[in-house]
This record gives sequence, structure tokens and C-alpha cells, in this order.
Amino acid sequence: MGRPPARETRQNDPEETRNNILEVAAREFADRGLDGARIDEIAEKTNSSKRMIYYYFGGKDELYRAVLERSYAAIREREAAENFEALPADEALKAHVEHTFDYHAKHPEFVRLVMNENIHRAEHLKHVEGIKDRNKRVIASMKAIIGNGVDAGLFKPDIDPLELHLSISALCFYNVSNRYSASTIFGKDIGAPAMMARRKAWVVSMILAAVRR
Amino acid sequence: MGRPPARETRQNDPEETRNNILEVAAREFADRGLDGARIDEIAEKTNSSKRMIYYYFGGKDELYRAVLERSYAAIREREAAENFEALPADEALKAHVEHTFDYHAKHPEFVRLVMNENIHRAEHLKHVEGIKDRNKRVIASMKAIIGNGVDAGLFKPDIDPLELHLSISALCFYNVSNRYSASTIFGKDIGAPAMMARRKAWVVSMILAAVRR
Amino acid sequence: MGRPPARETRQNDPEETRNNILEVAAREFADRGLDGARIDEIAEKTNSSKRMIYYYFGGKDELYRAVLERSYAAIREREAAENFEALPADEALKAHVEHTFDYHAKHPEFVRLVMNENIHRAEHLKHVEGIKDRNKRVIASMKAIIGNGVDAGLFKPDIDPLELHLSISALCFYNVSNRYSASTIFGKDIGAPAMMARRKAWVVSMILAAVRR
Amino acid sequence: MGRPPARETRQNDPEETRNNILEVAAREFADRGLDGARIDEIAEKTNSSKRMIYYYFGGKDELYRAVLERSYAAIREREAAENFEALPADEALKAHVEHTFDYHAKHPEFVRLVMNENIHRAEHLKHVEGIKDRNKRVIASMKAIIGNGVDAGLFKPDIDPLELHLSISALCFYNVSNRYSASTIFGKDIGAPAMMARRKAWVVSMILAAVRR
DNA sequence: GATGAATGAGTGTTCATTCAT
DNA sequence: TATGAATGAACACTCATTCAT
Repeated sequence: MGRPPARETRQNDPEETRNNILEVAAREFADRGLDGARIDEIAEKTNSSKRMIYYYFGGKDELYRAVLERSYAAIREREAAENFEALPADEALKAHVEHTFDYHAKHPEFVRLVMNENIHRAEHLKHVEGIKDRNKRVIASMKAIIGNGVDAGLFKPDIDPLELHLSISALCFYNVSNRYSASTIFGKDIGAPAMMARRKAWVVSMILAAVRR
Repeated sequence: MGRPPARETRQNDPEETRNNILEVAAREFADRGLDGARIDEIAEKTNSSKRMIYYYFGGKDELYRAVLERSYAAIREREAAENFEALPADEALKAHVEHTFDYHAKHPEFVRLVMNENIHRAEHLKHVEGIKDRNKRVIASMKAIIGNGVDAGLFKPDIDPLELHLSISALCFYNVSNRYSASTIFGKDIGAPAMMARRKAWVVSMILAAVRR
Repeated sequence: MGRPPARETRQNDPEETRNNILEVAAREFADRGLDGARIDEIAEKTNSSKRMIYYYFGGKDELYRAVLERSYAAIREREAAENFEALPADEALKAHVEHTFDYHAKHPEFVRLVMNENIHRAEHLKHVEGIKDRNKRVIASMKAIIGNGVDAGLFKPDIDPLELHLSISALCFYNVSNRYSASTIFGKDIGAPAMMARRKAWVVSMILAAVRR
Repeated sequence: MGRPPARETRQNDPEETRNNILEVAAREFADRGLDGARIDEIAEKTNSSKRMIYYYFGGKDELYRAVLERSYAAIREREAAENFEALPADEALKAHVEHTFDYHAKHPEFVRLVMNENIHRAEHLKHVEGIKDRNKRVIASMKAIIGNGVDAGLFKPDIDPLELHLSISALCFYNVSNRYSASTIFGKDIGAPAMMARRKAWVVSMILAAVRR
């Protein structure tokens, strides 16, 4: 008496259809950028049709924004899951940098979406719901760790949380964002696992060296 | 008595025509990316015509490659002009980081071209003449500074020149490449002069902290 | 009470749209050749639009190939309809030549497409589905008639079926293919009905004279 | 003290320049047709430049007409060189057919130009100087041979010279004009030497069978 | 006579989007 | 909800031809 199994070409569950479209679109937009991605291509790789994209999202730009929103929601979720309060400040910072490094390494599509968004001067990001909330949590998190470190006599005083955050971001982002240009110039794949492992250790030690008193 | 002034619609100097096209194209490609830029738009902003773009460059992709080549030639030229051998290692490194930071800050179009190229997985960069030569000079330069620093007892031994270079690049690139997304999230323009000045000092001190023994 | 009449600008029957495009395209390609025909021109004479040509056929070359295919399918159909087995060999051959002559006379667009295809060294014809099948039927048909004729003592032995076929083709094709050059040179329209009737009789008698013992 | 040897890139002899252009253009127009040929392509293969084409011929169409004229002049010359009056009619006719067959076989570019001209409904041929003169000589020649044959009791009476000429033309033209389509359909190169030799014999015997009493 | 640079109209093709059912 | 057919504006690119020297 259960409902019949969903066919591949005729989605019955709207939520599933929406998600399927979002996943395909995320891959395509990350792969080729907003201008390079094609609605036809996305539709074809979907379990549903082009019409459904317009039905659910309204248009290419809106679909792109939904993808952006989803992507930022995912990283926000990860950041919210972090809980290093019980750890000593240096270990907490180390763990945070490692998590951040790994997240970028494992989610190049996020990195590429952000790159694309910067090409477009963040004009779509501005319209993404709750984008500024991320700021508070991230800065608060940095402040907490820095505070702990200073109190424990481990860190230098006067470390700016935003500067620290930007530095961590930069060092974790660049290896992924500039993987192809750097690999071409240096004649070896800087994104290969061995290179990334070495780089991760270097980045951690750099950040720690920057804050230690 | 001199030769008549060049008219706007009929260029007589091919080199000038070529350069004019390249400049406009660099601006447009940096502004909108390869896929977002329009040949018609480029042509219109030129002193010549669309037809001339094809006459001199052959097509959109080839024009883009010429722009890339020119852009990388410019940065190579800047790097080649650096000469810090007479300075103590820490001062040399500081000067190098500052120069690198300033170059990125002053040439966002270069940063954006590189971003775009990474979106395209460096498929065009691969065809740019002499792109791998940059590697040698840059690594040699890092090696020389590190060597001097180690010899003078200023730097830690075993510093990897590639890691150091990538870190400098990352920290100088990110502020420009991710200016819009970061500014949106943090609610202030991280590319504003005051912010950039502060950031430059931070980046310099970070790099130095990373190498000091 | 029936369904509303189809509007001109919004076709509802895809098969009709496809056929309409094919018909117009056949006319244009026959008229001006592959290089001379214009997609815009074809589209304009269609009940639909330029976009639909690409929707259904993919491009100019593919449309041309579809036209070729259709044209060859039509002549194959005519040939398949021939059935002269019950007739004496000479009458069968006469009937075949007359049919062939008439088909070329009535279908100059087929002749012109074949001419164009030869200008292009049959590079498109090679990709037309089932083009070689025609060979078998046509040669088999010639063989059957020749066999009957020889058995009945009417025809010479050792008549090559391919040579016979090529001769019939040549004599039926040329009047149509070279109509304009010949008419210009000889100062009269060799394609005019009276001329064609006389020519048909001559061709028939020539072919029969060639095979009679 | 003679004049310096002609350089390759700077023609000094106008007649030579003209001829060189005509030769290259004939090849290109025969190869690709009027619409398919490109002025740039022709110019590049020339010893001179694009400008010279316009200087000497005025434009693409005029160049094409000059090529046509030259091509027809050549065949007229060949026909004028024939002199079979001393031979018996059947031998004369045989020789004429063989010459005609060989000329077409050896000059596919002539055949292709004529095909192209028919695609264009002979609109350019009409403007070619002295094109109608060919008619008189060719018909006169046929008449003479037929007359001799009838007088000698070799040929049937009432043979129409135009029909005879058209038949010879058709049978000699087709193998060359339709070489590619026929070869594709029949799966063997009907233009290969062995095939052509066999065909030539067949054509000769066909023509003779058509006129013999 | 001769050349490289320049031009405008056109030519095939693609795209995001909407309509009819 | 869902689908295939349809659309118009735009897009990259090409061509025969002409200009300045």
C-alpha cells in the first residue's frame, strides 16, 4: 500500500526535485562559473527538466543565488559545529586552522563559487539571506581563542581577530583557488595529497608563529 | 608642418592599434571574466573595430591569451627588477613582501585574470609562452634570501622556498581576490586604503615571524 | 467544434515543422548550393524560425545532410517501385530509361543537390545513412533485365550492369545538370518540353542500340 | 646587363602576375565553387597580393568570369585542333569521342567550373566573350562527320548533330562530374584509371552503335 | 604597381526564457 | 506539476572590398 517507487524521469517529491536541481547546479556553477554554466546543461544532468528550474527558482540568477546560499549555509554549519572552548588556546587554534584547511581542500566547489562571486563583485552574495550573520560568529570565535591565549600567557596581546581570520582564510583558500595557475607555473600539482599535507603543517605553524608571544 | 594628427577612426600605427585593443580587452576580461566579456563591448571601447580584433588576434580565446601573456610579462618584469642582495635577509624579505603586496593591490585586474584562469583550470595559461620560466626566478629569489638569512643566523634552517612563496602569494592575493565577498560578509570594505595599510603591516610581520629563528 | 486551426507563427505539430523546414531547405540548397544558401533566408521562408532549424537539425551542415538523405530516400523509393519483371527485356529497359529520364526532368532539385555534393567531393553523402544500399538494388535490377534480354536472345552477352547504369544516369542527368550552360552555348533552351521529349526518345533508342545484339 | 631576376614576392611582369592569379583562381574556384572560394585564400596562394586581384580584375565575380573565359578558350582551342576530315566517318567519330573523353578526364577543373556555372544558372557564362561561337564549330563538326558517314553508307540518315553532341558530352562529362557521388554509392572509385579505360571503350562503342546503320 | 591595415554588412550559432498542452 | 516546442536577442566570427601610403 506504500506509494510507488519514484521513477527517474518523473520526480514526485518536490523537495527531492529541488535538491537534485541544486546539487547539479552547484556542480555546474562551480565548474564553469555563472557565465560559463548553461541552463540546458544543468537541466539535462537533472532528474527533471528545464521547466522545473524556472518553476522552482525563477531563472538562472536566482538558481545561482540559491546555490550560493546553500553553500554558505553548509560552511556556517561546519563553523557552528566547532567547539574548542575546553582546549588550550594554541591547540584550539591549531584545530581550527586544520579544520578550515581541510574544509577548503574537500570543498573546492565552495572555493570556486566564492571566486566566481568575487568576479561578479559579490552582487549576488549581497542578496543572500543571513550572509552577514557569519561575521559575528567567526569574529566571536577568533576573539574567544585569542582571549584565552592572552590570558594563558601563550599569545601576544593586541591581535586583531579580523586580521587573524583573514590570514587563515587566505592561507587555506589560495591552495585551492589558485591550484591550477600555480601548478602550471611550478610544474607540479600543488593540490596533490602529499603537497597538501605538507602545506597544511606549514600553514598551522605559520599561524601559530604569528600569535605566539 | 608635422604630419597630420592621427584620426580616431583610422589608425595608422598597427602597434598602437594592437596595444589599444589589448588594453581594453585586459580591462574587460578582468572585469567580467572570459565568458562574461563581450567582443562587441571590447570593440566598441576600442579606437578601432571588431574586425581588427580578429585581424590581429584571430578570436576571443586568442585575444584572451594575449592579454594573459601581457599580464604575466608585466609581473615578471617587476619581479626581475627586484634586487635585494645588498640588504640583510630580513629587510630584503620585508621589501619583497611589501612590493608583492603593493603590486597586487595596484593591479586588481591581474588578480582577477588569474582568478578567471583558475576557473578555467589554467587551460589557457598552459599555452602562454614562457610561463614556466617565472618559476625559476621566483624560487631562486626565495632561496637566495633564505640562504642569506640562515647564514646570518636570522632565519630558521629548512625553510622551503616554495612554501614561503606560496604563503606570500596567498596573503597578498586574497585581500584583492576576495575583497568583495569578505567586504560583504564583514560589512566593511577590506580593500579601503586604511584597511590595506594595516593588513600590509600584518602580512609583513607574519611572514617574518614564520622565518625568524 | 474541431481543434482550432494552427496558427502560422506557432506550430504545434513538430513533424510538420520539421518537414516544412526540410522542404524549404531542399529548395534553397538546390537553388544556391550549400555555400550559397543562407540560414537566414531558409528560416524566413519557413513557417517557423531560425532557432527551430538549430533545434531540429543542429546546424547548417546537418540540415543539408538531412535534405540529402531525404532526396536520396525519394529516388530510392521510386526505384523500388519499379517492377518490370513481367515485361520482355527490351520493353523493361525502355520503361526503366523513360522513368529515369522523367524523374530527373521532374526533379531538377535532386540533380542540383547531387551536383553540389560532387563539388564537395561527396563528403556529406558519405555520412548519409544507407547510401550504399542503393547500389545493390540498382545493379541487381540491371542484371535482371540484362539476364532476361540475353536469355531471350535480344541482348548482347557480356554487358556490364554498372556500365549500363552509368550510361543511363549520364544521359538522363546531363540534360538537367548542364541545362543552363548548354542552353547558353547553343542559344536555345535544351530543357524546354519539346527538346526534352525529342531527347528522351533519342536516349531510349541509344540505350537500346547499345545492348541489342 | 639583363634585367634582374623576378623576385617571388614582387612581380614585375604584369602579364605574368595576371596569369599567376588566373591559375590560382581557376584551381580554387574549381575546387570549392564560386561561393566556396575565398579571395584571401586565392591571394595567399598567389605570388602577389589581394590588392592586385582587384587591380587587375575588379572583384571576385569578374575574376571568376575571367577564369571561366580562359577555361572555355582552352577547350575551344582543343576542338579547333581536331582535324578528322581525312579519316573515314566511323574512325573520325571514334577519335573525336576519345579526345573528348580524355579531355574531360584530364581537366576535372573544367568540368567542375561548368558544374558550378550551372548551379548559378549560367549567369556568368552569359557574359563570357564569344561563348556562342563554340556552338557553330561543334555543330559543324558533327554535321561533317555525320554527312561523311551517311554518304559512305556507314551511318543512319537523320541523325541530329545536336543530339549526338549532347550524348557525347553527357557520357564524357558524367564520369568526372559525378565521380564522387557515384564512387560513394558504388563503393569503388569510378575515376580510377582502370575504370576509366574500360568506360572509355564502352562510351566509344555506345556512340558508334547509336549512329551505325 | 604594390602593400598592410582597415571596414561594414552579413553569417552561422547560442542563450535564457516562455508558451501550449 | 510536468514536458517538448518555440522564441528573439545576442554572440562570435567571416567576407569581399577599400583606404593610406
